[in-house]
Amino acid sequence: MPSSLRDEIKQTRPFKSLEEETLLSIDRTAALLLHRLADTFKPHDITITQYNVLRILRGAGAEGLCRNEIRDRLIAQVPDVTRLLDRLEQAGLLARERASDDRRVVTTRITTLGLALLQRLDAPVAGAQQRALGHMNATQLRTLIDLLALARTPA
Amino acid sequence: MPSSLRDEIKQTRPFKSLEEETLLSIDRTAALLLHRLADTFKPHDITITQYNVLRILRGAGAEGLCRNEIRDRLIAQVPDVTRLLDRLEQAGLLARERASDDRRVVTTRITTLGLALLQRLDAPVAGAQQRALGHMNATQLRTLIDLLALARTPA
DNA sequence: TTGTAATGCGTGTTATAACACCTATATTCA
DNA sequence: TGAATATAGGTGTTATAACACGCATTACAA
Repeated sequence: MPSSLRDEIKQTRPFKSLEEETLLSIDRTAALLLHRLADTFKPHDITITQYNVLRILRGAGAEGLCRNEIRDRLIAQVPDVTRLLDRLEQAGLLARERASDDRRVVTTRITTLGLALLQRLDAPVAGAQQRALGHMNATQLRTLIDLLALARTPA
Repeated sequence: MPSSLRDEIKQTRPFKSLEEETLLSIDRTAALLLHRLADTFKPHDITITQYNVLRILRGAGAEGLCRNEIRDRLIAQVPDVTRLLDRLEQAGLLARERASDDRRVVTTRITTLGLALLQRLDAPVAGAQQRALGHMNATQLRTLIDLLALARTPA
C-alpha cells in the first residue's frame, strides 16, 4: 500500500487543500527519487544535470547545439548554463566552438570521452530507473505521466 | 490538452522506457511548479524550505522540536539543517534553547515574528497553490497524490 | 565504574545555485 | 546609415547545498 505523505512527514493535522497536498507530494517524490538516482551518477563524478546535458548533446549529434538551445531542453531550469558547460568542457566531456557565420553563437558538441561516459552509464541508469519505478505497472505510469503533464499546464 | 514532455524539451527520439519518462516528468514538474511557487515567497525574503521549517514549527506549537525532528519532517531532504535554522534564528523567526534534561538536545520554537510572517503568507500561498493546480479536479488530484505515493514506495 | 558506543549537534570546506549585471554581435527601421 | 533594440553569451558576487569530520553528552555493558 502506498504510504501516506502525512505519515512520512509526521504531520498531525490534515492538509489545508488537495492542491497543497499535491504540491507537497510532487516536491517530496522528486526530491526522494532524484536523491536515489544521484547515487548512480556519483561514482562517475557527475551530477544529474550534467548527465542531462550530455544526453541532450548526444541526441543532437555532430551538429551540436548552442547554449540557449541546451538550456531550453534541460529538464529543470538552470540559471547558469555557461558555467555548467564550463565544467563539462574542463572535464573533456564536451567541446565548444564559436560559430563562424554568427559570431555570437557558441556551438557545443559532445566529445568521444563524453560519449564513452554516457555509454558506461546507460545500463546503470536504466537499472536505477527500474529499481525506482519497476513496481508500477504500465497503466499506472502512463496515468501518472499524463496527470503530471496536466499539472504543468497552466489554467 | 496536457502538453507532452517530449515537445517541452524538444526531444526528437522517444523515451527509452515508461520509467524514464515518468522520472523525467516528476523532475520537470517539481522544478517548474516549485519555481513558480518560489515567487510567492521571494518578496518576504524567505525560501520554500525556510517556509516549510516555520510551518512545521507552527504545527509543533509551544513544545517546539529538536533539530533532527525538524529534519525528518521536512518535505525534501536537507543535509545542513543546523545552518538553515541559524539563518531563521538570525532573522528572529525562531528561537533555540538547549534542553535542561538532555544537554545534547536543542529545542527550537517559532517566535511571534515567525508566526506573524506565516500568517501574512497563508493567503498568498493558498492563492499560488490554486493558480498552480486549480485547473485539475478533485479526482485527478487524488489520483495523482496516490500514484506519487506509490512511486515513493520502494518495490 | 569505566571504557565504548550511540546520539545530537555543530563546523570547515568546496562546489554549485541564484541573481544581477555586462559585453559583443546582429538586426531593424527611421 | 546609424541609432536603437534584440540576441547570444559571459562575469561577479552571495547564499546555499553537499560532504566529511569533530565535539559534547548520554546510554550501555562488561
